Amino acid sequence: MVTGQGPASAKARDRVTAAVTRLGYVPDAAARALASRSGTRLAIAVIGHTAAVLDDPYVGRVLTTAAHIAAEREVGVSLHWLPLNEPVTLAALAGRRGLGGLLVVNPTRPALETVPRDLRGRVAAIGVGTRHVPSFDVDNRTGTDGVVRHLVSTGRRRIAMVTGPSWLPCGDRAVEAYTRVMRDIGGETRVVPGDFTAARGAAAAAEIMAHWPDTDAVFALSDLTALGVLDGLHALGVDVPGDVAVAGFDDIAFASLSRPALTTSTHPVEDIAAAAARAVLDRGGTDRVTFFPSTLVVRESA
Amino acid sequence: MVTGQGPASAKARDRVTAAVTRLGYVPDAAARALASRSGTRLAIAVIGHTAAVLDDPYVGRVLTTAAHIAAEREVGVSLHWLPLNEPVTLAALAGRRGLGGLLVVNPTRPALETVPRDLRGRVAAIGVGTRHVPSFDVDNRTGTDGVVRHLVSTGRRRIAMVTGPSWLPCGDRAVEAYTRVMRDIGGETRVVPGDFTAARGAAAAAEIMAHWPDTDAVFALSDLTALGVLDGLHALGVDVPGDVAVAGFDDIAFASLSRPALTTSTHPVEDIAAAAARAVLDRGGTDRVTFFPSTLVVRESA
DNA sequence: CTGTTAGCGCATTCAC
DNA sequence: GTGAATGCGCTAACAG
Repeated sequence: MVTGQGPASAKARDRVTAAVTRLGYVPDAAARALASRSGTRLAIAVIGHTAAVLDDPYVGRVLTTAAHIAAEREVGVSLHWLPLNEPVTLAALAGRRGLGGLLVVNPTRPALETVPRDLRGRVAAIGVGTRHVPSFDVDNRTGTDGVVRHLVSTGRRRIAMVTGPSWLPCGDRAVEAYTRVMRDIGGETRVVPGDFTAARGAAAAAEIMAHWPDTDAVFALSDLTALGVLDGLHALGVDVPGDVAVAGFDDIAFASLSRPALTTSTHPVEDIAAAAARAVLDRGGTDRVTFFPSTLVVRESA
Repeated sequence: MVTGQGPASAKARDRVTAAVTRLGYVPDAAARALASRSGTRLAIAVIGHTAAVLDDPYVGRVLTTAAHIAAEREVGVSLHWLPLNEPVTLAALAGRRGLGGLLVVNPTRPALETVPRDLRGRVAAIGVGTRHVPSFDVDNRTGTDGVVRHLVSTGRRRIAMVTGPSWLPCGDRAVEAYTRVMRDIGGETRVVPGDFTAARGAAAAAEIMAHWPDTDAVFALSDLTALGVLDGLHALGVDVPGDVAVAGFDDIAFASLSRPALTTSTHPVEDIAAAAARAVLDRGGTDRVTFFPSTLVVRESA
């Protein structure tokens, strides 16, 4: 048993180990996959309306991390788009032999229900999970709480929020956190739907200022959207942060390069993806749900 | 021959094809890889000083595209960092079984020389190539020419250039193009080394204005660096594009979100990566070198 | 040109 | 506890 798994005496194991290192033996992933029917690929499935979700930099970061971790174990990674309203596709994907594990990005619960039984223990969700699929996600509840309380602490009271896509359940916790803070300070909730794009952010900014002209802060659940808000506000002649403060979420590389530099909250995408990839690759029993902390980064915009 | 490659009569082939679709037969990638010793992974090796090169968004885009293309062929992708000064690592990488193909990103010629003979025909370079490794790259010669001539056409004459890392040979063509235009207009060449990062761009801006205070335009061979230049110039109190015009290269998503919005030249990374991935995955005879066009995008900064 | 056979390098399953 | 068969699903090298 080269795997170190099987039954063997300590002596025998040592001898094998010695031989392995001496001869520079490297197991053949293909042969192992064939014999054990364990698969040779880690599939990464991203749920979204269109295949364009694959081009999101966020997906790139997840993929980069997963591909790096997978490389150490001699397995490859493949990328798939899962149309939002056709969860069947996931079953089809899982049906292929050669699938060693599955990472679902931006999952919905119905979609997760369609993962076949025989894949259990080899699936992880980056986002919400289910009883059978462990979840790895950023703690956007406390992250959002931190951002909104920062806005409050700097004197803002009429705070609007631009959310993520409505079908994405992992954004709910953030909306709840925002709502709670607003209730605590006795303020009105001003929620506008977003979709994580910059274009939507610019449009949302216009909508917000039209509906609630006295708004003094905007929090977007995505830096990209927040940058769009910055743009939209600029077009409206609104000064940031003088008239309106703007905060985002993710702390992407460009958050520090915008003008004004964006106040935001971190999103440890690499840590999350690494943990999820390791969970399915190493089959270690994992917690049902693992949250990764998000911390406030104060810059100029709020 | 399920592959459709082998010798067979037309009738027989049709019968097989019919049976294949009727039974929903799907070939097992692992078994095929084992029997044909063809490998099951497409490795993507990125050359750079530190492992941090893997975090570059550019790598993410290459990886995303490759993983998507690979997925259609039931192969996975793995990501590897190749230390700049240890080309031996490439040979070690290639030694692993299970390697179906190799994509080298940001290659140097010496590194490419170390790819083993038996990998020939299954390697492609995103950047410069060699006699045995086909090259897929953006045509940054004409791209640069376009940008610099645009600067000239808008009245700029004292134009500085921030290059890429000096060890990266694919940047040479851009420097040549810049040099040629400057010679044509009888201007002085003002070349400052860069490394594709924003931080370096800010520093380069300061250096340029210190050495050549009358500079009226800066061209950076990377949008990220150009954004850094924008930042550095802003810190110096220099107005863009009033005092100094700034142009980048790549047309990344954030180029349109900076203030002022960045004038740049496109870099079809996805097209390039797709072509390279297909070349190694499909083993089709490829041209020695394929250039992908870059086109000028005029925004506000120049 | 066709049908047949022998491995590819492992994990698994039995006898011992 | 150990060692020797068997076969995973396919390709390649044969013989017909």
